[in-house]
Amino acid sequence: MTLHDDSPGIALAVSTVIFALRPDRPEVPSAPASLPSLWLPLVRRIRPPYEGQWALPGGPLQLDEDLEASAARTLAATTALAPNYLEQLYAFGTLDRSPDGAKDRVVSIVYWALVNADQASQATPASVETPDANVAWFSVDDLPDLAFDHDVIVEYALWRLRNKVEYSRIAHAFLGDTFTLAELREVHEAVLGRSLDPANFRRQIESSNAVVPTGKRVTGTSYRPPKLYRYNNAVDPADRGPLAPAVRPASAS
Amino acid sequence: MTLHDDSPGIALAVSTVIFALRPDRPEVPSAPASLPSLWLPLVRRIRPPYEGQWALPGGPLQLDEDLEASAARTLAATTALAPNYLEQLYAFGTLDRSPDGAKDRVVSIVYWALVNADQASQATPASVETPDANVAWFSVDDLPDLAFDHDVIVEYALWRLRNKVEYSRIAHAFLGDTFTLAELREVHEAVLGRSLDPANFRRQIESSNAVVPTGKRVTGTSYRPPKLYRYNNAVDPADRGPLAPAVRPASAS
DNA sequence: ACAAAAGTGTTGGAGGTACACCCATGT
DNA sequence: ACATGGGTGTACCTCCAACACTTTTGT
Repeated sequence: MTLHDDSPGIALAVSTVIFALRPDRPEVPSAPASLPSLWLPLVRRIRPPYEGQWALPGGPLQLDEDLEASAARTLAATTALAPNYLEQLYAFGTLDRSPDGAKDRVVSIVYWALVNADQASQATPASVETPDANVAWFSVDDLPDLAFDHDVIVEYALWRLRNKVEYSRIAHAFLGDTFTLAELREVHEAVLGRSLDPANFRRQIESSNAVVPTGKRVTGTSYRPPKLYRYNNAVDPADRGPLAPAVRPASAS
Repeated sequence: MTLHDDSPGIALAVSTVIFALRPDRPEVPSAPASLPSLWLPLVRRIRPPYEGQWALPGGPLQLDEDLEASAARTLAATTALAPNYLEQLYAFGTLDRSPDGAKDRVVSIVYWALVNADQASQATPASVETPDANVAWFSVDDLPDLAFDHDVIVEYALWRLRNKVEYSRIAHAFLGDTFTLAELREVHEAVLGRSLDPANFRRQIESSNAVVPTGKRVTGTSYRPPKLYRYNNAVDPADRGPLAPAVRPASAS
């Protein structure tokens, strides 16, 4: 079915919830080093409805663009990053999503993504604007009022993230190429909001074959230097939906 | 964004994968009673593309209709039933979904549903038409070639169903109001494709509080009459997405 | 009495949590 | 040497699979 010009129709948009992990107080490097916490970028709306309020990055689906490509494009536009993990979250389409008087009804297909905050254009801490004054990062514990039903969407994305960290292998997506087990554990702790036993965490990860030792170690520590690990590409991180046909190159089990 | 008449656009459709459980050979009542198996209704396409092939029931999203309502409507249109369970599956939107030459690109938001086969208009067994000659039920083990990417979609829906039966409480959706634990176990066995220990199954279900005894028993058996159970509405069956705010009327434990 | 399925008891193994303990390095 | 986090060993506990066993009905 094709929609007619000027008559009300159904607009199809793609939005993305982008998560990164940041230290809670980047402005005080010598601070007591509290746990890192989850942050996400929002964009300020520059036209009605909800003009001036913060919303998830996104936009109309382009005619020649896959859904996932659309999500990746808006992600790059807002963060100048490529996602380390990207998955469809849900399609939102209830009739009451747009305020009365809107021309078109909007159906939003929402993705969620994980990016490495270290690579991120170093946005200043709380709610301060990046070079693009209409993009800002917020802690998920301290979000402003969001446009549309985007607060519900963020809540659901958080729920999915916390669930998936427990039974999948996506935590490394917050980190760089190599990392220590302590760093990986801190990611889990920050996402789950509780501390984990280092000993048991190590065994879980090792028995899951999710990571492989690189042979290298961190240098410059004032204590026993930890081993560096790399993500094991032979195991697929998680079910990414019906697509993504489970990459399994031959690997020793 | 509104699409212009006659120019190519993006069409938004809603389809539904409908599962029911049926005995494998309903035509032979005295047969060795093999395990019941999963069946689903398909509709024959009456226009190009894929004219004459079988496809999932569905259609364009109506302007004034919620996504879930659209899924329920096509479900009722093909099976004359109300779903016992209905959940969004995934949004499919790759560029190659429609054959070349199609006017519009189609994005399909797909739901999956469970219905009680006993109530179903008693369709004759394998691939024989129902009153509506363009609807037929097929065993998931013996599906015809499907239009579009519907084979991938069905495969993914099956995967979700099998997963969710294990960690959720949706199996009762295949049954009537009351049922015995043996019946519920047969549902699990049929979906998972393996037999389960009756003793352990009983304990699992009882400890989960998913069902409550009605106090009644089955009569007319030639052996010890089993108790009848009813589904416990105080526990929510599963996460149905960001909506469905977890109904939890006051309940013990 | 017997068959058949309902329902109960008991055991052993797998996996997860808690926590004591040793190891390696810079200061 | 000692402080610090890396890394190992081990006991316990809980949950789950297997399977022997008892109970209750109709014939």
